[in-house]
Amino acid sequence: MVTTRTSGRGAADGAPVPDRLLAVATRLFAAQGFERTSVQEIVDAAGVTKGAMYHYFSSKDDLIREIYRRLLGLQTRSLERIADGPGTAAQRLREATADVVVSTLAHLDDGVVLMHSLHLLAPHIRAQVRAERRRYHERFRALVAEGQREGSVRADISPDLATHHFFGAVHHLGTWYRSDGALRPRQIGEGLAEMFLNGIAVQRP
Amino acid sequence: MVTTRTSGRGAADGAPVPDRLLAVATRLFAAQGFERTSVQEIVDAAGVTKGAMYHYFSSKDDLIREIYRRLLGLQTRSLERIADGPGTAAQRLREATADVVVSTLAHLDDGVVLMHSLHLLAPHIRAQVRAERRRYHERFRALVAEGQREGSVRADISPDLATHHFFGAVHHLGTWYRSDGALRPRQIGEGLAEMFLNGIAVQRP
Amino acid sequence: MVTTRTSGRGAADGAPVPDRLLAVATRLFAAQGFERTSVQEIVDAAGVTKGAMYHYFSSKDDLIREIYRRLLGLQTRSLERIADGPGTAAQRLREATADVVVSTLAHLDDGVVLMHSLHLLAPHIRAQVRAERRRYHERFRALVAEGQREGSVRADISPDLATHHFFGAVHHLGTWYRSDGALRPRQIGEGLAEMFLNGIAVQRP
Amino acid sequence: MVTTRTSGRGAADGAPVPDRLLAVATRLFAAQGFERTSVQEIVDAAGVTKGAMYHYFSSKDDLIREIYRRLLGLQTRSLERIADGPGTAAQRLREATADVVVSTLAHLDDGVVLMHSLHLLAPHIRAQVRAERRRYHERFRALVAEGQREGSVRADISPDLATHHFFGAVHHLGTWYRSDGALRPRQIGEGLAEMFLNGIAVQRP
DNA sequence: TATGAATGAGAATTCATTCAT
DNA sequence: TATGAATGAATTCTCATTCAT
Repeated sequence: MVTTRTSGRGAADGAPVPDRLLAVATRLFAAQGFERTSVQEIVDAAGVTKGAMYHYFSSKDDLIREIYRRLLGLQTRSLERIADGPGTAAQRLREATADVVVSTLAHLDDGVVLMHSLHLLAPHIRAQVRAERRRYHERFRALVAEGQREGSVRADISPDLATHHFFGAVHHLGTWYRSDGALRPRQIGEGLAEMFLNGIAVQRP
Repeated sequence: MVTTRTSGRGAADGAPVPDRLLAVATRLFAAQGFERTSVQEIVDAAGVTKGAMYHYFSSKDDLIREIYRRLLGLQTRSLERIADGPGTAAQRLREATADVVVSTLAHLDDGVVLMHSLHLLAPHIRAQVRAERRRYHERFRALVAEGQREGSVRADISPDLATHHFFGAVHHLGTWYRSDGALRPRQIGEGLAEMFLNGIAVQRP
Repeated sequence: MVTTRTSGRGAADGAPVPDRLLAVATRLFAAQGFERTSVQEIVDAAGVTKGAMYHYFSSKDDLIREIYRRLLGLQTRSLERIADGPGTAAQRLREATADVVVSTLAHLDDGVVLMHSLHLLAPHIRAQVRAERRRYHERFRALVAEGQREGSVRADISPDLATHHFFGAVHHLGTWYRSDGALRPRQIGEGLAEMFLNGIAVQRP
Repeated sequence: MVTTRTSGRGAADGAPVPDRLLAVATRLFAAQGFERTSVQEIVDAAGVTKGAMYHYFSSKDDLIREIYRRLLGLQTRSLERIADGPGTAAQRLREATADVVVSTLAHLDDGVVLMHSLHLLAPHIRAQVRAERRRYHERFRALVAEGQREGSVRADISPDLATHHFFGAVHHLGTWYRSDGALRPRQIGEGLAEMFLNGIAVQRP
């Protein structure tokens, strides 16, 4: 249902219509919420008509589904690249945590939309998105467990709880991060990684 | 605008109408979201008419505002009781983190509602709620800073970042906690407190 | 249904409750219109409760009916006093026109309310008010006709049309008169009387 | 917001939807008042759905605004055509007064709507309409003043007051005129013009 | 006399979606 | 591919009035 050929009638900018719609929708959903944003607003901001939107997306829900799909795909690939890479579990864990934070900050709007709108979707879509997110969390949890086996992570903590602990901080970023604030994404990533890893690390005697 | 006298006309149960409305609204908002829940649904579930609701609350937003007010008041008082109590900063920090988790789990619906609906409110209400939440976070941050001064908390971490780190985990609870899951609130509270405090603690040699 | 005993609980000022309600209602109806003014607003402004209002007046319509009744009674008595008094028809006509203008300006709010709200009333009430107004116009028309018989008013004009002509100007006063404007009520009364009488007078050779 | 293409789907009659809505709304507003007429009634009578109405008009107020706009435009053009035409001031004044009366009677419903509903509009719209009406009155006032300069109108009357005097009679027409009454519009126009002009004219010796 | 909680019917408006062109 | 008029159902909120106390 989604094509990518560049629109014939060049509107706002040169990007293909579906991409423009997604970008605009992401921005508006993040700013005002999914339900507060009308299809009319989206198409106006994207410089197209409703008919055009319904040509590319089957519904308003479909828009958000696509936003989720892209975000989760991106994050999953990034995590897997690191988690399946070289190094000790502790090293990969540190690299992954910092990377997740930085990449989340780079796509903050998408994350905010997901946080605020997931519960509004039709149940079966919601289930789909949750399943994908679970796979993602699971890969992280496995890394923690690997750390326990290699002796760098405390054996007495629950890998599940540790994963929730970390992703809580990640999902919370959208609530307080300001791009004009004192801390740079890199610093935040390293700061959170340090605290998190310290929190689950075996104490060096 | 809210009185507490028990309704004269026999309604669903004995609680005063405003309380009944708030309880029902909290449950529905948490389950389906604020925007997906109609005023009609709320009053039907509470066994009153729309007119009655608008007699006590000036709008649908007013309902959610009141839910927030009660929740934040509760949490603030609880945190202050502990933070201003006896013991070293490290002891109070541990007690407070575990308590926040347990009390959040005890009012999970309210927290979920706040998380999902805050961004829908009128800007000035949102600002108000955020200000109150900021005071709350600030009290926690001060406790972390106090720990740094007494030497129990690492000097190289940012108390702000640490606070966000912890409250991220707290706000995330509603996403994964199931009352029929493996972990009891107490255990979760202690597990998170352990990880968090370990993460920011000065390493004992 | 309307009593006049002074209210026991002295609210806003000392006037009896029904009078206070009528005064407040007149002011509000004139300012915002009948339908835009809620019963709640009226009772709030009068410093009483809804129950009290419904004790004295059977409905919101009843309030306006009473405003009309008082205004029309006042004007009718005033007109009759002059019309039935001494002097030539021409003298009485001049006196009456000036007096109607002055008295209309003195009760401008009531007149505005009548103008804007008459068409909203239940048909039988409307018919009642119109009948009373017709009697009032009729008395004026008779005076014009008397002028024709005594030779001071042109025979070729329609007394009906002349009456409408004059009362048009009177009803229009509320649209443009400002108490802080350049002209005093007395001057307006005399100006309008002069123009009107000149317009219908037999030309003196 | 208003297009004129004839509706595709077969509706009541052939006129474009916006025109049909305005015609129907004018009739209903005049008969029952603006506030007593629901949007549902209007769209039912026009044979369209509410959605269609809101496609063309942004609100119920917008309907009335458009009715005003059309009426005032019509009357202004008509008055200017005469006032700026040939002839002495006295001649143009007579022609204008008669014409205003006849044209007002030809659009009686619109005038009644304006009289009864202007005070209900949002302040800034009201101000806009009043400004336009003021320009209209001003053109008439200028004509009276011109008559004073040419010596045909008495110097001791206020052109302002004379204008209010005349437009009072005009606005009052809707209150008493019946199309099945004894007087034809032409006769009423001439009768009122005669009285008005006589009232302000310099007496011929 | 007076209170004010509660009713219940109805108001305007919004909006995702469809479909003839 | 794209348009935009039209649908129709749902939504929040208002308000005159009643009635147990």
